[in-house]
Amino acid sequence: MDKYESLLLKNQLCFPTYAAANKILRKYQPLLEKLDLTYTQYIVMMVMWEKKTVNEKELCDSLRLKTNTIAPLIKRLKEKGFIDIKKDKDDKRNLIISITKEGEALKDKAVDIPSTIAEEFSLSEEEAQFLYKILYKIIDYEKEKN
Amino acid sequence: MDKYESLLLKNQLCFPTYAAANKILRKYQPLLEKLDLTYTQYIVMMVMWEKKTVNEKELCDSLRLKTNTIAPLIKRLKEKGFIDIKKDKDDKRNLIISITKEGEALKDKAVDIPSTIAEEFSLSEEEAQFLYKILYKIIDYEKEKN
DNA sequence: GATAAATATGTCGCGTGCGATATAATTAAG
DNA sequence: CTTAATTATATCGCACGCGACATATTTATC
Repeated sequence: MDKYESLLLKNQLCFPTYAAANKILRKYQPLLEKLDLTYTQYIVMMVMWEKKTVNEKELCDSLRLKTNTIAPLIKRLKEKGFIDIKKDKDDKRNLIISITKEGEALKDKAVDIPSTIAEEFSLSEEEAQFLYKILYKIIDYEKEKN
Repeated sequence: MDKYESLLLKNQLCFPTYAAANKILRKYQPLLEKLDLTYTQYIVMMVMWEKKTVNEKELCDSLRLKTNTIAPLIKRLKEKGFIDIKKDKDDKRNLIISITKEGEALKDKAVDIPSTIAEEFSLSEEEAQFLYKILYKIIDYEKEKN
């Protein structure tokens, strides 16, 4: 057993996670083009469809992204008319982000996307649930430290 | 059951895959900084440590990336002195990428990274293998079409 | 052997995603 | 009540990662 064995691409978990994420993104792009959304904009809208109103911090926490990714992103979504952004009167540090009628309307156009994607990869229910569980273990591990 | 149920962030596999990949990347960054590599540059070097010499196409296939990502990337790795790039004499379309002494030397600095990362996420052997299998199913599904 | 198709690589513009850093507003500490 | 610490957001520069498109070289077809 070579001491460099662990450095082989095929022996690392980081790479398939990275490559699978890229592949999934590529599958979404042609579907999302019809909604005039990028993938990241889409997951922001998913939060908005669920919560209706959030502040930027909640959005960052939900999506595990930083303000330097979210800030320009919501600006673009505002320009597209899918969300409104305003300052909180009570705590002027807070940014209140709320969904617009146009944003709500998008939801109907998006409703078939999850099943279309799921079909693409044909994972069994068991595989999907196991994958889900492990990935969230990675995502939320040591959340307090990161 | 709401017809929009599937649009919830927590019911989608795409999101945890995406978020886990981001999280893993963030874990690598401080370790790779010491080698003067980004994560993508690191996986290129992993291929180079294994193969010594490749052309750009093999690199793209190995990493599931496109030439518009790889081309500028290998330019930077060449500037850093870790790889050499030259045209193939026999087929002038081909780009021959080979590892340098400096690139080989990096391998010793990198050898502890995989175990450091693995410890971070503390997955069991069984979880790791299952995750591996499913992710590669996603990555290589319909490879001929994409 | 001219022309078309295929192959390998390169460039452009855009939208992330990050660390580092800055700013403004609020809260805590003395 | 002032100063320090905390919190929420914003900006900068860099490196991806992609689709779209362009170019050069080789191979296939007639």
